[in-house]
Amino acid sequence: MAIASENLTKNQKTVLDILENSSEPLKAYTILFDIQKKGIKSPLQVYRALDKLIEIGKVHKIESRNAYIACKHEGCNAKTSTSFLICELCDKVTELKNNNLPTYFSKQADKNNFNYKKHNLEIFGLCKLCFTKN
Amino acid sequence: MAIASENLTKNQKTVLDILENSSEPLKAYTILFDIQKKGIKSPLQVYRALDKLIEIGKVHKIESRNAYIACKHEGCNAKTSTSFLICELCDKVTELKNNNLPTYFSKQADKNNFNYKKHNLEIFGLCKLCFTKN
DNA sequence: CTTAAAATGTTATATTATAACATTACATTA
DNA sequence: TAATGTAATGTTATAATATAACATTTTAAG
Repeated sequence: MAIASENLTKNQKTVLDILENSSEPLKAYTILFDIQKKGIKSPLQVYRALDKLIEIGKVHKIESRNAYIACKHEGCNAKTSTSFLICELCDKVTELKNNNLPTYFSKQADKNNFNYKKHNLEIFGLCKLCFTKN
Repeated sequence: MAIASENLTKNQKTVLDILENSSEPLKAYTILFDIQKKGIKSPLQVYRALDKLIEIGKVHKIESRNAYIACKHEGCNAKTSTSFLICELCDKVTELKNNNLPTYFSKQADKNNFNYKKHNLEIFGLCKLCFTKN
């Protein structure tokens, strides 16, 4: 049976829960600190939960920040590919969805004789709020 | 005066040299190990040289690998934006150049009310060699 | 029930990166 | 050329991020 969010384990649920209720990406040790009262004691427990959540596409890693974010999209393609807008002022992160980036990248890759599988894209700039403020 | 490769310092030259002569991205501690005979003794010396080289665009960081690569392009836009093709089999990394990605991303960002400044793109897949082998 | 795969708990350690601070090199210009 | 400010260096210590190893328990499928 396919892994769905219903049959996550306790640790996985705990980690996913804190990420889903966070307004910003969280670091692994921040997660650890925040959930120690729920019985998770070691970094490895957090990393293992994160690994599984990433594998099933419920969580993505922001590589340039070493931070983790819950995916808000139902069945997005992000088990493999991720695309984010990252505000350089307020650090707000927005996941790009419903985009045709994979198609576009596949073409770009073709030009370089490269067989596209997936991607990680991090776009930096200013979110609307920070842009209008400045 | 603009910083050019001619007036790099000793440590910066040493680090750039090893990166330019490497066929693959190198990790900071690999660099450290390889150049200890040249008088660089601490991680900080490597990281400081890398920081400067990244700042002037001679080196880029592959975020998903914590690895560093020398830029082969003259005056590319990569002080700000970087785009790589990364082979999942042989780990070969190719920098995408002369592309119109910034324009494209700027449009994508606009749709989300986001002011594009720069990006980091990592495309994973198979290089030509590994693709034909499999 | 049995069994195999997955997840857990735990301790230790590896890997990646920065803080803090004293010192030195170097270009500018008064 | 002496003064000065900025950048770079050297060094020690430590912070932050992530995995190894291994014994045990839980879970799901046959």
